[in-house]
Amino acid sequence: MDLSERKQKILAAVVELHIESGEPVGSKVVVEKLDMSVSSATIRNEMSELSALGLLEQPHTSSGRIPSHTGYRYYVDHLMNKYELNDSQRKRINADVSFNEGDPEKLLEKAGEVLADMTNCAAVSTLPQGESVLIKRIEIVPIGARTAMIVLLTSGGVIRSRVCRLDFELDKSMLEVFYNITSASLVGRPVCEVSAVMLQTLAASLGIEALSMLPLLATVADLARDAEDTDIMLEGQSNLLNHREFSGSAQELMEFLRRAEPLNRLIAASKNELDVLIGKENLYRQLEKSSIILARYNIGEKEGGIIGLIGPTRIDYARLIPSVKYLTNLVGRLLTQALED
Amino acid sequence: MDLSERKQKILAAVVELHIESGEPVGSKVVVEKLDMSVSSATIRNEMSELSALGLLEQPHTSSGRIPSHTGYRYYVDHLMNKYELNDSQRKRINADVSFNEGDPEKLLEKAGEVLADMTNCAAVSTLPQGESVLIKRIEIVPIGARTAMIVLLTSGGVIRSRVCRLDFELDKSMLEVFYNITSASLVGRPVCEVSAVMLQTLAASLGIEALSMLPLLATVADLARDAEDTDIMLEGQSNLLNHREFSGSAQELMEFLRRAEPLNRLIAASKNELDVLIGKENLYRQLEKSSIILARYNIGEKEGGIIGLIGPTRIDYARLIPSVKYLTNLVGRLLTQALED
DNA sequence: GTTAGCACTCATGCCCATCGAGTGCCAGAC
DNA sequence: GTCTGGCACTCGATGGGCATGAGTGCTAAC
Repeated sequence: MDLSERKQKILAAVVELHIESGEPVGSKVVVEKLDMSVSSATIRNEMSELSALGLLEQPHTSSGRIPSHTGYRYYVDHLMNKYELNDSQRKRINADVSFNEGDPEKLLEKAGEVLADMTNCAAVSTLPQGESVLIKRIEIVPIGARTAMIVLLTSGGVIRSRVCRLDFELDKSMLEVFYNITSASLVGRPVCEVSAVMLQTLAASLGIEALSMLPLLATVADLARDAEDTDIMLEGQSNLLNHREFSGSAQELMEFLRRAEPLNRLIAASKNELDVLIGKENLYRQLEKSSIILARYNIGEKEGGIIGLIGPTRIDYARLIPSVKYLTNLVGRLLTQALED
Repeated sequence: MDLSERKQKILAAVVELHIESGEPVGSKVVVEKLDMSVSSATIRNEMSELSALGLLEQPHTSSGRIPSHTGYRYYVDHLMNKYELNDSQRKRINADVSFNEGDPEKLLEKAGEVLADMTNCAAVSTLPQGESVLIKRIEIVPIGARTAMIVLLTSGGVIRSRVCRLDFELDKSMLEVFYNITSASLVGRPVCEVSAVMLQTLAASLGIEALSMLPLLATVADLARDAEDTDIMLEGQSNLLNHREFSGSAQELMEFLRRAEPLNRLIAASKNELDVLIGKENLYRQLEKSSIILARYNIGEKEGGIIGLIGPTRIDYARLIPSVKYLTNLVGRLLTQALED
């Protein structure tokens, strides 16, 4: 879509004024903001044309305009001046987000919390995932005579454990067999390669001895699935209640965010370094009043997980996009340092 | 407080009618509900006296009565007929809450979820805690040349891990030293006994050799603290939005619930098998419109953690208290089975 | 102690008038 | 052809006035 320079300026002004005030924007305030040497009537005509192009909308005849999702899109793609974070903001983030806890899960949770606080939106974050995540170690810990806990540790620093009940007594030699099997065949492989089927063929190839290992190996498969599928961390949901655009539908939105799969799909669909999804661009009806900013962090050269935020369409893209970017870079740097030397 | 039988009946009727409808209760509906052979005027006089006693309140002169928190308290303590769960409800719970996942954390999360769904309130749950939780095992896993992950496993089935960075290279002998120290002095002791101070004296008693162990032991102390302090799981927060009594203050309440320490204090203060805290009985201003039901589950003979729910004061105590109790019993049974043989 | 009756209170809903922000459009100016 | 001032019109928001109805408190009589 090609717009005259003046139309672009007006569209940007409408978007920014609306983001600021939350109210529909009239021609008069636009004139004030731009102090172009034209009258409000001229602006009105231009705005009317922008409406015809689908970039602006009118809540009711004869009230000001608000940007449509295509309007926001045009703004984000072509008009927006990004505001980089200033020093004090950076300092605050750096102070709050660190790897002191030594647990990637906590780091990402904290990152989400900080982002949610900074932006007054809900934040999501996920652990590193994908092919780069290897099985680092598998442990078996006897808990009772017939109960064992299996622990799986990944190169991403993620740990998962499960209790496994057996219908026979565990003895030392079995532990050793288990240990040998797993260290020979599983440790070092990508988590996502381990599946129930793969473990069954593994057991079969080992003959009768391994038969009793089946329940244990099944548990390992469960753990691998668990460690692999993105456990999405959601922070600052309650911030969404602050936005009047959600006043009616907040409950529905929060209910939606609580369910994991739709979010998972959204995240899986986002393959770029940074994605912005605005309003109706989201495939889910429940998100049609929301915008989502998702960014990916890397660990070393490898793809890590994502950090993102969810708010109303009326969010300050120019400030929030750089914030999300800064945070993903920081998290990537911290995790790289901690996990890759 | 001594009430005539008739006053008791009237109070119970007002509480129950208000729980049902959410509206202030007038003398006429009370007459209908009780079909006593007295007129509404008589009931009015009695209700007026119940108001004077502080058991009922009037939102404004000349509207019906609603129970005060002392009114609810009297009802819960003396008047309420508990409704036990019926078979289909039990079946539903039993089907949803199981130890299949093999992870106590997931079990308790699921229990909270089920409770929140059943009751349309927010649910909290905590892992087993207290003196009964012992250190089962401590592992050290080298991740890089100067990075190790330490894993702590408790008898409650809880696992915690942290990455620990060192300013020297790890070698096999150090791992062994660490292993020997921890298995001799820490494994088998209650988690809550392990503190930073305790580990420092331990290191000191071991002489120079143990000096290099200090950062590792510090990490162990962190892990122990982590495993000990109740990580409260909160489910179904968004249910709170369904209740009109929270329509204005939902955000504040959710913000409050997000912060961990106040909840922790509430839980720590509840030492009984079952506690019901009604409205202003809660010390926190943010909870003065809420009621809390907390129940404790046991693992074997030992104290476990808690499961509870948070809703408006206007909740159906007679039904919800048994639900919470049933769920705690179930969780206790499942965890006992899984962890104690 | 109980009741019928009555005056009184308040929240609620509805109607209606008013107000004001903002638009659309037209006729005339540049 | 583009811009502008002016004007009629739309529509939501605000607020007063009024009727309604649920419910109370009180009193006098049973």
